Amino acid sequence: MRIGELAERTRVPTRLLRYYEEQELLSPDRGANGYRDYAESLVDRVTQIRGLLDAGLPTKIIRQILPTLDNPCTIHVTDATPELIATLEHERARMDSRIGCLTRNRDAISAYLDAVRRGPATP
Amino acid sequence: MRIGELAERTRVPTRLLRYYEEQELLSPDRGANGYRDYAESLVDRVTQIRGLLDAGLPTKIIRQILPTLDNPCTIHVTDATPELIATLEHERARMDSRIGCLTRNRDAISAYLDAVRRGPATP
DNA sequence: TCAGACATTGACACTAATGTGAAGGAAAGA
DNA sequence: TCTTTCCTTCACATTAGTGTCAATGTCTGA
Repeated sequence: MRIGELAERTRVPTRLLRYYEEQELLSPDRGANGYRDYAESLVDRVTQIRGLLDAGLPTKIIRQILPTLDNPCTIHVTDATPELIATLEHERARMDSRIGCLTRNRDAISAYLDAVRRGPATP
Repeated sequence: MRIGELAERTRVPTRLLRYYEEQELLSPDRGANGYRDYAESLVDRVTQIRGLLDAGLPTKIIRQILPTLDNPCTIHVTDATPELIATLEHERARMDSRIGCLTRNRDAISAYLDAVRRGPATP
């Protein structure tokens, strides 16, 4: 599909899709006319990128971990350098702490909302 | 304590502590000489701010939710406007989706690392 | 077939947010 | 006094994301 359709389906502006390509998060094919040609699977890919960016991961890290998220069991196992493995372990640890922090604070917000809803009069 | 000690204990540069004050995430007292005077509790507060920023929350949101994270059951229940409650519910939902996204991708990285460690020769 | 509407391209510049560096001066402490 | 710490302020770096422009490609309906 072309960029307009992908933008519509992912609700990500075309401008941003080109930006992600510039950041090497996407590598669509090109038609004879030079237009980008996105595979069907890139709809999910874009959603995944958005989620990771929203979660606070920088593009540089996303670029590194994206290939591992496709097919963990098959293709990409072979080209795993020790550096990549170290990076992934490091990032996994960071994601763990992120998850922990977010969970703690979300729970605190939930507790606050519960307390408010129960009413200030209840001790 | 003064800014230098807080910086040392939290490992957050003094420059950044002043920046957080500018962003209204911290409000230290001031001594007669104009020096910032940080309460003991702000050590944890700074750690919490760092965690939330690392998790991708912007300062504007952190500023809003910080007061609710202190003592959900006591003090701040009274001054909860409907707008604040709506904001908190919205942010909690966003944090939920962040947690979900991070968890999914972390698990995918884990699966990849497991597969690599088991060795490419195992089908 | 051709004209007009619309999509796509690359390119440059720009904003907003987070984070830093450094200059110049005042206060603290040895 | 002399060094360290702290003050304010200005400027800059980086990252994610936008605006916009002119040129070109595509599509549709007369």
